[in-house]
Amino acid sequence: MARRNDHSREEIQQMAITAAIAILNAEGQAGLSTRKVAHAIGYTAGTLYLVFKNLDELIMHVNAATLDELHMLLSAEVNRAKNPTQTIKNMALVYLQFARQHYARWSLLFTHRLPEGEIIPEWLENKVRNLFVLVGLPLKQLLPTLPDEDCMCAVRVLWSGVHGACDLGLNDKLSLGGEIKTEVLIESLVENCLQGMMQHGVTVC
Amino acid sequence: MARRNDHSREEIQQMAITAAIAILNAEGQAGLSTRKVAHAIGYTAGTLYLVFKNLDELIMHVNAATLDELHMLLSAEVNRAKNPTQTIKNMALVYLQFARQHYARWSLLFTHRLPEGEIIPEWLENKVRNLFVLVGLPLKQLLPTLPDEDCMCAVRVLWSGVHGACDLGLNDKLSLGGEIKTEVLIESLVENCLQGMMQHGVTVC
DNA sequence: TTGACATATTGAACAGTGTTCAATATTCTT
DNA sequence: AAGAATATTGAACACTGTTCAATATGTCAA
Repeated sequence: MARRNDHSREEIQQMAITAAIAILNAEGQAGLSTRKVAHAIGYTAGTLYLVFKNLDELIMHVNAATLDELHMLLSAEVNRAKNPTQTIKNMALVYLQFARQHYARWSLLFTHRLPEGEIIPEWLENKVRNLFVLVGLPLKQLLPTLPDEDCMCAVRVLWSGVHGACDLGLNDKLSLGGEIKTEVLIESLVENCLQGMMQHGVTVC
Repeated sequence: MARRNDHSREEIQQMAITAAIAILNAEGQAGLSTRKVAHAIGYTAGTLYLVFKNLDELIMHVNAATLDELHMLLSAEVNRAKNPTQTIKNMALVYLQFARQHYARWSLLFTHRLPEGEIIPEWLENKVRNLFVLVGLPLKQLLPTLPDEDCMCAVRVLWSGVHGACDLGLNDKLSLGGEIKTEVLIESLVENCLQGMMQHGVTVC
């Protein structure tokens, strides 16, 4: 038995999150289990339930870490920005690259669904919102006359597309014979979408 | 024990698929299990393995049925087409509506992944391809000078966006405060994307 | 220092999962 | 009617998430 007070609840929580991420990287989403996480940190499955309500909560914390990492990568792209269109393209490509390199964690962001009735906690929802804010920065430069509220909507229009392309592309659900680089598809999507928004004006939500 | 030869293998297969769909509708993706499907058709789990290689194969057949249904709905929209832009918008909205009404089955199309190394069988891949062909019809009208090959690419650009918007919208992953109708978001995406393609030309894959 | 209390941790249990396979029940053929 | 063929079962295996009584460990007061 692990000596009590060896680790605070917060420490155990953090260890579990780190272990879960390692398992996801090594074995994919199907390999993740409470017993495996617990074993990896030298505890028993039961202990996890002292620190998390259930597996869903652990997963939400893993997702929070993933969103933080994405925020870092994308904001780096915003900071070295030259022209807004290129910046948005680069952000989309960074997003795709992350999805490719950490597929299990990335897809967990979207495949994880809470049981019927439960709703996403604020601390997690905010992290999502902040990512959209980030993409909104270069978009705002591109469409300076667009009210902030409409811009946040335009961001979602744009990023839904980028996300969908990543999703279908990485899952081979595009079934485009031969070789088509998802990168090129995404650049095309961003290009066309931005062109449409600039010339035609954003049809606001 | 069910009398042997009560049902042919093909019949059992079809019964299992139908039962699986019913379970998905009633209990969602998490409620689907081999024992439940087997029980629903008056057999035992073991029997399913005489007819399907494993659960993955049953799921692929369920997905095939879903794709067929989508094909029907979307082709109805193509047939009553007036102008191409509106047709594409309508198809996107029908897609969203289907996703909303049959969420479990729709999301199963995308969340289901074969184990590492195995690849999608042709009979399923073809059904996906045919859906893209369908969307390509009105798009081709809109961009008559675009070579067929490039058009098939443009379809994927466009539909990736539509799909992403459905996915994020239905999963509340957009975290847009207040109320934003996914319908409106999709119309905006299609509108802007098509405008971009028409005015700026398609950046081909 | 010892005894009493508090609690961190475990391990077994429960109900479920996909999957396999020997045993069995049923039909078909000779 | 006997025997071959096979459809079907049900138990077994190794998992899963989750709960909870029992226990081991630490803390604090006497």
